[in-house]
Amino acid sequence: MTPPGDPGPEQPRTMSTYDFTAIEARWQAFWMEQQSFRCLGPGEEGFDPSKPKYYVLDMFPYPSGAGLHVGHPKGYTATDITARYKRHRGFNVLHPMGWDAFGLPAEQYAIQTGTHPAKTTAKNVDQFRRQLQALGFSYDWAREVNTTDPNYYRWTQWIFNRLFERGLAYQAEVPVWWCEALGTVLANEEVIDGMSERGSHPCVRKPLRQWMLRITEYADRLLDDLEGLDWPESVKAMQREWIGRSVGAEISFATASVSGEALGSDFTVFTTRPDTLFGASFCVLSPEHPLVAELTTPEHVDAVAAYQEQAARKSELERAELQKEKTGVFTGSYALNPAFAEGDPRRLIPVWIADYVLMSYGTGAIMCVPDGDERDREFAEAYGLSVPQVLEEDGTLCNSDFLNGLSQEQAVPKMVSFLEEQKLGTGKVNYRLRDWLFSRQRYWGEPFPVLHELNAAGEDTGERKTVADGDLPVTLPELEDFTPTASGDPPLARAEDWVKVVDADGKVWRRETNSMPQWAGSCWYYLRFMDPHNDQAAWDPEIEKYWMPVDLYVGGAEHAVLHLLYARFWHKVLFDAGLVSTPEPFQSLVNQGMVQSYAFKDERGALVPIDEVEETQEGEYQRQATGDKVERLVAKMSKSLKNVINPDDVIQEYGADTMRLYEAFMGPVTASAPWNPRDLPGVHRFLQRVWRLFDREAVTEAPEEVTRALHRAIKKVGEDLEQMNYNTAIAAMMEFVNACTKSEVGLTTAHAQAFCILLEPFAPHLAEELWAQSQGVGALADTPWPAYDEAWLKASTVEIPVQVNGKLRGKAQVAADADRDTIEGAARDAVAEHLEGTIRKVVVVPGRLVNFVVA
RNA sequence: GGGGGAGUAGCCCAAUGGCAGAGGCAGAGGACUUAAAAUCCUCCCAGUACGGGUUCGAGUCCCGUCUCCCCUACCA
Repeated sequence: MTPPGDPGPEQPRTMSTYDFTAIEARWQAFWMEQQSFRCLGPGEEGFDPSKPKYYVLDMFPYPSGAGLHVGHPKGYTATDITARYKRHRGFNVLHPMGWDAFGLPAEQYAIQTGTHPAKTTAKNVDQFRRQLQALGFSYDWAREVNTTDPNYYRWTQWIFNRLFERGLAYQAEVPVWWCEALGTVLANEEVIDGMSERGSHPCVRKPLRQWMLRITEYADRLLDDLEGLDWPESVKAMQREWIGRSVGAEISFATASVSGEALGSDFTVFTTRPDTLFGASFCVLSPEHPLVAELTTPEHVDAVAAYQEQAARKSELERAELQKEKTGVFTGSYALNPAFAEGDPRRLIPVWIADYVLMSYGTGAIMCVPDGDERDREFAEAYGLSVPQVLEEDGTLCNSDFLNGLSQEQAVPKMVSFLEEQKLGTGKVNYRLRDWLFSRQRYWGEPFPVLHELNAAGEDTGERKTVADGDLPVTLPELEDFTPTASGDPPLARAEDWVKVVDADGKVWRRETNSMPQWAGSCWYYLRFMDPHNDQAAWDPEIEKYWMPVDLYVGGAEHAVLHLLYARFWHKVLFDAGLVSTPEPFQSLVNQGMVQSYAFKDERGALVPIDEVEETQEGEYQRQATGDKVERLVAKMSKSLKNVINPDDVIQEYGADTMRLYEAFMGPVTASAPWNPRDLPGVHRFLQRVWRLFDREAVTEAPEEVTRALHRAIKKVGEDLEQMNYNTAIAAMMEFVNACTKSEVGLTTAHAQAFCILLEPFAPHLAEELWAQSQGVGALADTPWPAYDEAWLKASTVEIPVQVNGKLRGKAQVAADADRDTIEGAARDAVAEHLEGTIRKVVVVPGRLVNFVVA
């Protein structure tokens, strides 16, 4: 073994080993010492404003107690390669990392063990940082941010004040998901099938006074501005669906008894097909609709009450999922279809209640057109309601008076103007997007900078104000007990001294005891990275102007809607307030694929830990200890499947450079693929070959083939990196090394140095080591990307396939720069025996092929 | 049901409409070695899920079908 760190320059030249452990430790220490990846921004000494900027960002992690697994570094490796590449291309590169560290796990751990969440968080952050640094990522660690740091959440609160003063934050009594086990409300999107997303605890709907953010005010802009973003189509589609803009009309229906006597209460429905109003043969109200009681006639009271009770027990999701057949009950009352004149028997239509109509969407009431809507048809058929025809086969309207013969596009505006003239309704745009439930009953989150006024009796007057910007942050009080209080108040209510505030005038205020959801900190962290130590402002406007927008944002598809929609919303608010210079934060977005893992099941179906399994022959696996056959599956990496791969183990066995190279070589960055331990030696061998190549005696003149191979590699790696095609870039480097291996001589110094630059983004530690060995001058990370010479890309002669009628019939050798006629002539000679018929056409693609089309 | 994506060699993956193969894994043989490992060399392997169409030429473009993955789902 070569002693680590000492290649022994005085010793005779012998085969040395690739001691990745020593190499990686040496260069990581070097980078730290030299601050190699310190990124300077506007206003900092040494900043070069003439260079173009590149902001490449990872979705920052929640530092969990389990540490990093090999899935995290897939995206981080991609951004690091690109960051390093852009530095070689002369960009000022902003490439930061931080921690999204508020959240439930640390708080639950605190409840169970009494360990303060701050302590748990600090420990986990240290673990994550150590693991990331062990991979040699070129983050500027001087810019590290932590959402739980008061110097950070001071500004999260400051942004809340901006939202508040713009009328975008308000309190409302809303039915919310309450999770008893977690002791908190959850947002709709944090509840799946009536269970909490975290921990799968049962949740119930419950009306509570909560903070809301008026994201719906931005619905149209959030939708329209997706257009200009370089994002995956799938993510854009998900956001569009989440916003769920639907254009239609609200139509007001008067109510009447069976005999047609007016009942005096109107209700309004929302419909996307106002043009089919002539086909509306009944109406359905949601069981929770406020008018139900009034409209229910005495003989239907029992049935309606029973139905309402049954519906109340089911969540919206249960209603949707467990309900295959439509159910509902008649109220006994009728509505008047405004399309028909008084006296027309079609005017009187029954009003039902049914749980397929949701109170939380539209108006909680619908007009039913069984001829046009599948659900309405199903309901009508189930209960024997009439199905008047209003649509022809081709979708044009019929039996619809002034709309007959019109298409939907033509008829909708006509009907809307009819309704508006008659004051029966109005055009209306509805959204599926609801306002954002922004408060949580938790300790480990940002406190709201809000004070509630109390009167002399200590009662809430309903007045409230935000804490002045200059008095921020409102820091979290120390607590011993992190559980909610007996009265159901959030844990912060336990800090009585903290809750009670007496102002200069002696007026008493009560602090808001809710805290913000975990999304808050991640809504703007990309802004703080630009100016992380500013204690006068959240960021300096000049600095913001230079760096924004984020040029490349890489993260998991699981954040397609929530994080990315919330952050876009805040960003637009900040834009409107003149605080940021771009309407969108993230210009280009990439979802890295999932790193899955093999999992193994024995014959009884029990999971077998991945490290207890061995392969017996191709495709056959057995449990090492017992020899029992096991079956291999591909699945998400998870503790429960016992198939988690720990990056620390991989680094120990193969080194960080191999790990990085493998992550990048697995396939396209967007593709999911299982972690295949069998493939690691392959990329490791490549690095070994590079090491041995540099171990050869240097030469002063390179063989022509090696020079050609190098120039091809420079071109290909550069082009592939522009496209984030990391896997094929690595293949190009492998080609070069294979060509060198064949040549059996060493590299020239110039070739060695150029190759080090190509290798650096992928395997930076080895590249630095070889750069030093090759007498590289200056910092490798900042050395310009080598240029390739076109002249070296072309071979002097090329072999061109010659086809006849599309079939390969021969090959022609021609000079690489031969003109069309020369190529055609050579091709003719090559396939002369196949050219007996009339030649109808000759296709010559220089450098590619020749095709003769014969009769 | 709706939306997004993918099907190429035993496996992972490449291929501006132009010879299906860049690279890696696995497999076979050989060289080196006292031997093994490592290393090096050589070799093996398909017509691109299926059916049509456009084209001189289709893995690639168009239409239809099948399979798989992800997201979403009574939103009126």
